[in-house]
Amino acid sequence: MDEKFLKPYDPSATEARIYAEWEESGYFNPDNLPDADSREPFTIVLPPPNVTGILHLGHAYEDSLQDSVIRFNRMRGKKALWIPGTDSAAIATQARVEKNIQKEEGKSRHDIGREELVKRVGEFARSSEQTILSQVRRMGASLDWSRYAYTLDDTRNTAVFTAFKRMYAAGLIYRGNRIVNWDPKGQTTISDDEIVHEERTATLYTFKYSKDFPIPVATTRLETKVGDVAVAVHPDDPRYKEFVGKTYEVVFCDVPLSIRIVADTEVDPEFGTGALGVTPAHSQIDWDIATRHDLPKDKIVINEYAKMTASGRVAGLKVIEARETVASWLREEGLMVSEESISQNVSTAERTGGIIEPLPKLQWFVGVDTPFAIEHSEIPGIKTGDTTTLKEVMRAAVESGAVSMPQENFKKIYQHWITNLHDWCISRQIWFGHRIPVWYREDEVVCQETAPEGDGWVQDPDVLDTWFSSALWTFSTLGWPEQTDDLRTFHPTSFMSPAYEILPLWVSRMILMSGFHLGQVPFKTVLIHGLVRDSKGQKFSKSLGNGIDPIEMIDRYGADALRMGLLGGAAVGSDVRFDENKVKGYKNFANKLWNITRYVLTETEGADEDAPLTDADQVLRTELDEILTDVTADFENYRMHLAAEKLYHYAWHRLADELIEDSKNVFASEDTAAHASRRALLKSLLADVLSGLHPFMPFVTEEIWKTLKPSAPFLMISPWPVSGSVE
RNA sequence: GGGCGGUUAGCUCAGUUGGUAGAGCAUCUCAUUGACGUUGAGAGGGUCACAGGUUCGAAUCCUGUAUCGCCCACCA
Repeated sequence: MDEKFLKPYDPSATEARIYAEWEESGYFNPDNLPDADSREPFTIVLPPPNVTGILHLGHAYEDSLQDSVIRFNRMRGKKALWIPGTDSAAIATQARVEKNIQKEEGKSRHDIGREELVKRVGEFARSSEQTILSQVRRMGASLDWSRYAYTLDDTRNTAVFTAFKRMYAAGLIYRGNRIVNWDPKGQTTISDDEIVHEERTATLYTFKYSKDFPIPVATTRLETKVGDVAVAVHPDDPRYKEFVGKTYEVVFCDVPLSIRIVADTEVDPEFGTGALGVTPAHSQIDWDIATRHDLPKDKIVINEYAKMTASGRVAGLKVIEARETVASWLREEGLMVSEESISQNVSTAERTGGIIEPLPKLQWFVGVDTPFAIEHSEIPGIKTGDTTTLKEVMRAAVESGAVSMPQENFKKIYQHWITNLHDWCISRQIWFGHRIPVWYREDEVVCQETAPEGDGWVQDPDVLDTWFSSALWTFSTLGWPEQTDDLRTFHPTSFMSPAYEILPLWVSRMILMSGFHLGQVPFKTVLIHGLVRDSKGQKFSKSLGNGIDPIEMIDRYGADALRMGLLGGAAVGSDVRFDENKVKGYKNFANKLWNITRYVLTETEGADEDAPLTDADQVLRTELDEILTDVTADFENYRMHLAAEKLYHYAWHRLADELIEDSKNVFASEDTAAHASRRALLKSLLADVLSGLHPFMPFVTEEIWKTLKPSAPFLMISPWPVSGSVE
């Protein structure tokens, strides 16, 4: 027997070596699998971690989950492909490099210039990518590294440009002046999804524009009132009916205003005074009202730095200061009716914490309700050539079951989200990322990758929202827009397992892009997983300082133990509470397998594996077959936690505690036929337990396999012990 | 404001189509140089949040309540 079995199992001496052997074997690449051509494809794309990031427990969980699924399918005889990649995470990465430059050189991005900054951010990104990639390897992830993709590499750049151009040509990408969420701190537009609402107390001021103005108005944003053009009331509100249609000239805080009274059903008569001061340029709802009533919308009183541009006493003040200035003026003039403290949700930028200032800006949008004729569609409910909208495509993909969501509740969340979806603002005012491929010269606008012929062309300065490129990920990683073999073979992908917080941000947009560009769904099954939380149920976060480094856990307990600790115990979809003790327990389990092996090897040296089983042993053999059939069904129905627990329980409490104990009696008896049968039985039970556990604990099972079955191929590509359908 | 969940043993959570409540950890008792002390055998511990309903039978299905949480949102 191999001497290593005389000592306890040592993951740190094993894992790196085994991973290197797997990589060398080439089997992570499905093209190299035995009988590759006759295998049915099974594809997962890894949700790309940030190129500058480090592995956290959320990644570790995601990697464990997907690797267990891909390994299961590989053993089931599928052409299993798991594609690795990283995301440039434009805003976060640029912000980080800018900060470094500011700190080390005292320069801002404007001092350095666009070209130089983009170069330096790009270099930083590529220089740090190996960190995250080597950490993913330590998890045991069986990713096909030969197909590694980066959102800013040449193939993906081509995909992004092509996607933009096609959607632009179809009229689905347009440029428009719209109220956007402007982050004055980050100096960029951000999408609705990047906003966090914070509850704060605010003062609701009720005031009149002037002494003879008939309607008092309530607002929390007094400073914006210098930009008002109207007061809106509900058409059925008896208090104000007589004023509708009239226009009043006032001088409000030194600023002359012309205020028209309009009737609009959006106004809630119950709130405040039932009258809304309309500031078209600085509020979405006001913008919409102004649009409906043909009011001027170009009266901008706040700039990108959240400072007042209006004339008079508020000129140049920060919005907060201006608010107080206007309030004092109202009090002095006797125009303030009341001041009331209310709690209000303030929109802040997720990344910078800046308070969002709604501003009208020329931005690029994807129109989700814009009708277009779909060139090609394999999505049920939408026929090739149909006139449809992106929203309809997104809805049909899930409603028809073409994208299946085994968890019904997430399906509801998705549909609800689609219903409330607005046009997607895709331009960002930063420099690092995919630059918008549009060029301007006076009134000419051209969409192409490089400058058109002739002088005077200027490229749009903005870059695309990082989710634009991420949304193409399932097919850009397969070489699209080229019609590659990979694209034909592996798309739609089979399985996607994102965190629930990313359902609207990413999942739905992948469905959108894949639907438009390929007429396909991006994946057949989407299994939403929960968040990994700490032992108190809190989110891991930098500010709480409760982070746990998965690499440290691997150093201490081994990757197998960490994987089991994350997957065991909690159903996919609910949050996982991380418990180091659990991981420790699974380290013990790896050692238990090690010792089972030690016993089996000692007792079965030179045994005949094909010896006939006694009736009693046949019963024990059938017992495991039934468990494995159950486990197979669990896998196929995404009940990984149950599969893992059943195998754990069988290995430890049945095979080790009972069958091995019983075997001691058998071997002590005189019955040589029983000896032979039991030897063969033990070996086959152990082999199948290892097979079953391999998707969860790839390292220790592979290591044992090598000794148990020295002439067999890698366990990683060995057949799953249950063949055929289990349904 | 709209939507979606959770509530089961001291703790963390399972419980697949309704059929006598489970695991791990923790606690307690006992055993043991035997493949493994990273061990084994055993014990205690739950009116499955609450109230109704459907059913021969409900942790599971329905209705309502409480409570905790999450997501979405242009009540100024």
